[in-house]
Amino acid sequence: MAAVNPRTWKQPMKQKLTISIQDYMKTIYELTENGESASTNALAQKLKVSAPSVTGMIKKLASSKPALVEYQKHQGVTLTKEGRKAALEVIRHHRLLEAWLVQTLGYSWDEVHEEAERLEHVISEDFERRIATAMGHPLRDPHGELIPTEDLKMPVDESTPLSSLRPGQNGIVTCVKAADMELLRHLESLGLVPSAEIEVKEYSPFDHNLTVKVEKKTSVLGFNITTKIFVEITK
Amino acid sequence: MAAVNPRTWKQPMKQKLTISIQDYMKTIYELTENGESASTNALAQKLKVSAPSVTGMIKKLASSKPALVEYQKHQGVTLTKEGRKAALEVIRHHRLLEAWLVQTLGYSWDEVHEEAERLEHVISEDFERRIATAMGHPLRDPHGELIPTEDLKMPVDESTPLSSLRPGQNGIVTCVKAADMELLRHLESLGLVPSAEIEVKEYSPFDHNLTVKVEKKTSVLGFNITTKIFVEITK
DNA sequence: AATAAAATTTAGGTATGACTAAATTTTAGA
DNA sequence: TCTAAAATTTAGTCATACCTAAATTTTATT
Repeated sequence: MAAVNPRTWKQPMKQKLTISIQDYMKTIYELTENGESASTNALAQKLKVSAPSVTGMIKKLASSKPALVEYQKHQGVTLTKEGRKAALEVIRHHRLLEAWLVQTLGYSWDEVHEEAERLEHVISEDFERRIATAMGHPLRDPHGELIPTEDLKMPVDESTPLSSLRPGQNGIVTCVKAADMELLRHLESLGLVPSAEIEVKEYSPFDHNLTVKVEKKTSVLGFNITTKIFVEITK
Repeated sequence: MAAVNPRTWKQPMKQKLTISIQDYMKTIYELTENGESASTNALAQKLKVSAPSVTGMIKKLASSKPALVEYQKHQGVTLTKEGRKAALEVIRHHRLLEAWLVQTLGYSWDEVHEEAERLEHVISEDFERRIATAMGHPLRDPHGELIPTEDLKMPVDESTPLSSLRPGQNGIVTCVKAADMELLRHLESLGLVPSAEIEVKEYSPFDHNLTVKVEKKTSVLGFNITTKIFVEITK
């Protein structure tokens, strides 16, 4: 039961209007995964904050000791070694939490994200260790995303992008990336979840996009499934 | 593994220097449990914040809609109905979390407090419901403290204060209140934990304090165990 | 009842991360 | 290459919760 209704409660002041350092690090990590640097604008959009605010914060993160980011005017941001570790720690928290919430509290695959998003910032290293141990140090979270190791390294992904499959080939879904909850639920209803077997029926090489027809429901065609879905080739 | 060592990392700025509203509410609740009003000074001490800061925040909490506290200059603070609910919600979170962490992650009785202290602010109502259900809606946390009900009411405590026991009487410990971790561990090592059977050997009515000799180790005498320890009389 | 001590509030100021608007730099198109 | 558009940073503010020091009110003591 909610103590005060957030819709009707007129708060005395705005608490927590600030984006945490961890959120900055995580977002920079995500934007620079491909090797490129993250622009302040891109960061601003992701973090839902104005571009000037990002510039200011980035400067601070670049001048901390040790520095967490590398930054040059108009050149975007990259992570330092320490910065990458900081990012991977939050990501490890997030993914371990997702896995754990699904396993022990019956959260569904598509519900856990928000909860983990809040918990990831406050759990202790002890907590992290306990849930990792309790689950036998899983490699992937419920979405199939790789979980950074305890020493904060991102494991190499040995799965193959869906786009490399050709009609007639089979695969096992290892990872489903989608920010949209609606889409997640739809994919689940189609059986497009990690560990599901799929068969590629049609290939349209345009822009590396792949159209997958899942056996029974072709309505998935309505979604533009890009290489964000990865499969592991059975053989 | 810690991403950045908090001892050596020179943060770019100080994040989270603010006490949450929830912490204010929880602390006010604890200070007013006996029916008295909480002084700004007492609050300041508990929250480790200056007295003027408390005055300022209290004023804001009193002018929010709905108001969470009742406040008159120099007269201390009390909770409104809504305020009490807000406090009980955090307390419910805290105690459910403690119970759950002990049950599912093997935390010991004395370790859970800190972890719960951080998690209590970020879990959703959904999470609250899930762990409550998973544990079968427990009445007490691992320390024996009563858990507020789902509709945010504090159950009446039907156990009897230890001070009402006389030499020769037996009891079952229901609750052990102690802020100090060292003491908690010591009490545990003596077997003074919830559901333990105890026998009162000696009674010193001074100031309602009771000296309990636990069978084997009399070193507990060194601790001034007050009525903060409650027992349930076996018969 | 007067005064000293304690508790509390007021006044004034700091640090932080956010914002908008304007200035600048980079990028892209003619 | 020049110029217009886009991206980015600078400048200047604001809101918040905190702080210290001083003023005030309450309380406790003689």
